[in-house]
Amino acid sequence: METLTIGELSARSGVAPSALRFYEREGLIHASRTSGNQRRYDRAELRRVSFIKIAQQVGVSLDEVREALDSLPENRTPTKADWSRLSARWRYRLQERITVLERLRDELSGCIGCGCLSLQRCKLANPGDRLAAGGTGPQRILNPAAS
Amino acid sequence: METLTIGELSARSGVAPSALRFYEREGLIHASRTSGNQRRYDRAELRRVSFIKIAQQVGVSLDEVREALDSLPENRTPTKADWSRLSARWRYRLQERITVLERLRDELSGCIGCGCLSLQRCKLANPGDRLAAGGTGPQRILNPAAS
DNA sequence: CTGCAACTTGAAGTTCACTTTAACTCAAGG
DNA sequence: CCTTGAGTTAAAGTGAACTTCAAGTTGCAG
Repeated sequence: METLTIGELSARSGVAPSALRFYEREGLIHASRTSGNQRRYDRAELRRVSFIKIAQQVGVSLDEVREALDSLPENRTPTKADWSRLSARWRYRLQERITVLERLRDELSGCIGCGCLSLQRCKLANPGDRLAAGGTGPQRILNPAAS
Repeated sequence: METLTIGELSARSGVAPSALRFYEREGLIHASRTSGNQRRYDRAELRRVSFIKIAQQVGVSLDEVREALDSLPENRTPTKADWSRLSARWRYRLQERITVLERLRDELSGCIGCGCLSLQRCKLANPGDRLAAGGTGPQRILNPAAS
């Protein structure tokens, strides 16, 4: 078994077939076809799917994942070093998020004592020191469970 | 100036007027009306909006925010103790998220060395110990910037 | 009293990451 | 050969959290 069907890749990766097809439409993964037009995945695709899953957990959008994956060499199967390089970038992102959330936690702890929540006085709701990079609008940081 | 117009509340809270109207439709905040049908906000609403903003940063959905706000006393203006009680719940949630992300970071650090990303072997992409509470599907954890 | 910024509404649009549906074809065991 | 589970497609739907639009009204400074 050199290649995987979509069902096999789905079972091994824990990603639904519909999501795998979606990823292919979005150019994140690739598949060859049988004579009957069914997808056959190279084993290396498993690692790509894996990378996508991790990136999701880190909080990276699929757009950014595509960008990262596009930076992989096209002429050869990516090496461990290639994957390490990309993962290192995510680790940095992840650390940034953690730092932001820790600051928020510490400030929230301070505010719990006073119960203020005053937009004028409370750093929390009015982060002049910009907790997140996103600027003005409200920021959705965590989506607890994909519906 | 006892009350605020929607523009004033927007300016003071940093939340767009359209979002404030949306929150009202969703039952998160309340406004009285002038004879000409324009909204006038009690100053206490500022604190509600503040609470919503913080909850967003913590990663709480509006549904849960509404639930929390509904637990506030209806017959009187909430006290600092009321707000403290609610905030304490968020702090706990926040700590949970941080713990999850820290574990992810540490595991990612371990994997960067080996570059494996193998679904069979790597805890990261195949969390039998369920990194997140959400079950099977991929989890979108962080949304870096509201588009 | 006029002009204009700020307000009002409901409905439709947006983004992300998928899932669902319908109608169909393929692959393989009995 | 036939059945059945697994695969195929395009298009539409989902849900969260809003925003945008169009068409109209209000409030207040001058």
